[in-house]
Amino acid sequence: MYKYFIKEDEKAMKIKLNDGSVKEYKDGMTALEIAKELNQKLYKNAVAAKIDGQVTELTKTVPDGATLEILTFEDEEGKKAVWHTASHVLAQAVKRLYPDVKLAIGPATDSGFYYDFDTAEPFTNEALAKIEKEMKKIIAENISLTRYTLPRQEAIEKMKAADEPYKAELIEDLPEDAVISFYEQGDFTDLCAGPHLVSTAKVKVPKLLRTAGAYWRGDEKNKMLNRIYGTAFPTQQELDIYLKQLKEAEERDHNKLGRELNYFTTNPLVGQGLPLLMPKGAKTIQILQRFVEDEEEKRGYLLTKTPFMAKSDLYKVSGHWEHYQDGMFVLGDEEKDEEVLALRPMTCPFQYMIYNAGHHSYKDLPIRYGETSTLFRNEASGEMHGLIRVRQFTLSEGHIICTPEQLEAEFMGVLDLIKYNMKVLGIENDVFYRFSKWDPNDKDKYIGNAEEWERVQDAMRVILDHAGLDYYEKEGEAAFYGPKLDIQSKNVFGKEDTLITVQIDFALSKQFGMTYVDSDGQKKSPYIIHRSSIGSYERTLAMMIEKYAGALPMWMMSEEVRIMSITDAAEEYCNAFAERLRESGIRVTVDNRQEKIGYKIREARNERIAYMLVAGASEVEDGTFAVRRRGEGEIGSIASDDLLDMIVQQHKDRVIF
RNA sequence: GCCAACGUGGCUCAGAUGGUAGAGCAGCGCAUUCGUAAUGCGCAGGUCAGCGGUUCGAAUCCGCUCGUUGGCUCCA
Repeated sequence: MYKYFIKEDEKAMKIKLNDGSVKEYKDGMTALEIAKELNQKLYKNAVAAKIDGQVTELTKTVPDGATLEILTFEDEEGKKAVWHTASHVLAQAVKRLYPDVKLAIGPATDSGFYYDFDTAEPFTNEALAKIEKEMKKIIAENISLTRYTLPRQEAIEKMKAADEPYKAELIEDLPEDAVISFYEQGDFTDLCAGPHLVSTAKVKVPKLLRTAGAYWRGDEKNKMLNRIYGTAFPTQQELDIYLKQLKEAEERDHNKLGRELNYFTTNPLVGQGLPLLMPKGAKTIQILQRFVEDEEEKRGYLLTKTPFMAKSDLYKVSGHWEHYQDGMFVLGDEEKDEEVLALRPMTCPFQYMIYNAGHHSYKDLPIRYGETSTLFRNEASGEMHGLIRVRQFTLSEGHIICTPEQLEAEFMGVLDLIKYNMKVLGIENDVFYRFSKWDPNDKDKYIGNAEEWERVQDAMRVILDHAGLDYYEKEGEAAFYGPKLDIQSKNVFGKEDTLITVQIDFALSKQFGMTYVDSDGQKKSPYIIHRSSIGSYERTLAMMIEKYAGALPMWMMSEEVRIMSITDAAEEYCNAFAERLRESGIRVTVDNRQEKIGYKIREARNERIAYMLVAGASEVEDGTFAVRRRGEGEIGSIASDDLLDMIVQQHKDRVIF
């Protein structure tokens, strides 16, 4: 049906579209022209094209036989094209207002874009508003973007002539044979690989969000540049929805909610990154800890309890002294001839010393040591964040010492435990898996040689594949002593953190000379799996608060049930039922204060209590309670015997509602 | 550590251009025994994060320190 477009004497080409259909077009048409033929709405919303799987601009000519996909803002890659162009509009606006500013880089991100500038003065909020206004002007000007390429040397000359040293440096670092492309939009040109929109008008509604400092090329030795973050949407309405979502997400911020709900507090006299867990927070953590310790015991873990500190000599053997000293709190000054101790940042060396306290046969293996271990890490002052990034935290840390033959089965056992724990917490679908490898270009950061690293990483990859995990690999994220499987989660701001980690340690065991006697009578080095089975308890609590917006699963709350009397006459009745609940292991309090029932309920609701039981004269008479359940409101009158069963059952089943 | 913003009673916030602090909630007291998101009245509570400076005078201006928050990973 599209053949009408092709005249008799014109050459035709066949294009496969993303809906799978194959259609014929005039040879030499661009993606944009095809979109116009295809569908008016698509044409209007088109932002970029994907030709044979390669994202590119709409003005690109589609070759015969190609697969073509027209991208809109709905597509992830379409969004990126919009945001990337928005970053150019931002740079153009800044250049117009502040001609002396030097440009660094400006990519799209997962939720918008940023651009790094070298400026004499940081941008103020007023400047930001002014820049945003200029951006809107540029968008209204409907400037078209054109791509052109230059030979390497010419490109460098051009950037030097334009007094853009950062751009020149970028080109110099590109490979010799790289195509150097530029995008021009009116009075502004930027070095860029693209792809971009056809016109600034398609950026539609931009919004600048905040400024931040960022080192040139992410290296703290380099100059700090001024970064502007922003985003853009096709309509004001969509932008408003996004901003509202951002605000709502921040309402769940554990750092706000956790303080409001009295889970934790901080105090300047105590120090940064040292949160104080209040009774509610401490209780929840105790519940989680008991759950994990019991579960590990069932799975054959042996409990250890090791010191919080050790002589520097221990860390010299383990390699921490060389590779991790910046992260440790060191006590005592060697210069003054004092004994030098350091607080432990990890438990490994301690549990290894327990293993080394005796001789081991292959028949003893695997040995699984577990410890609820408090660790100390001297994080940089700007890194601390609520309960997520702290200087002292407690972890269920364990080490499994096994033979090479047992490694895979033990690793699977660890994964099984972790998955079980995550399921109980209700977070199994909120995490993703990262295979963290060493960085072969930065060997000094690690113990061991390249061959060992590659061998262990290959072994780990095989296990991960056997486990059927959907993971991604990342270089430079390994521990200094071995590769890791990191289980990652994101907080309300979208920031990623490691919740749980499983590592294969091949280096430390060797440092400590750990051995076992095999069936052939030979001493051999065991394999060690280093793992946590739940995140640090502080971090896990933070995640629970954010995931459930403070309404934690009932079984992990310090107060599951609150009973409220309407008049003094119901006091005894309420107390008696509370006692019955307590005998069944339910954490319950009674509110017999002389307040109106509406007031008591409001307070209990604000505290996210799971069950609110109300009793007045009629309930006392009937032997019932008027029951209110979190998130559901009043669910009716229930006889106290039935109510007891119901609550106990939910507590035991760890029902999440 | 670096960049930026912020720091007023337990909490949430008001206090233009400098003249020596104000509200609501929470707390305490009294009264109220009350039916599902705030009963009324009263009282008390702050060296305005800390230190130093400018000034006749600083919560307000400047500097330093401490703390809180966001960013410093997304590669032209």
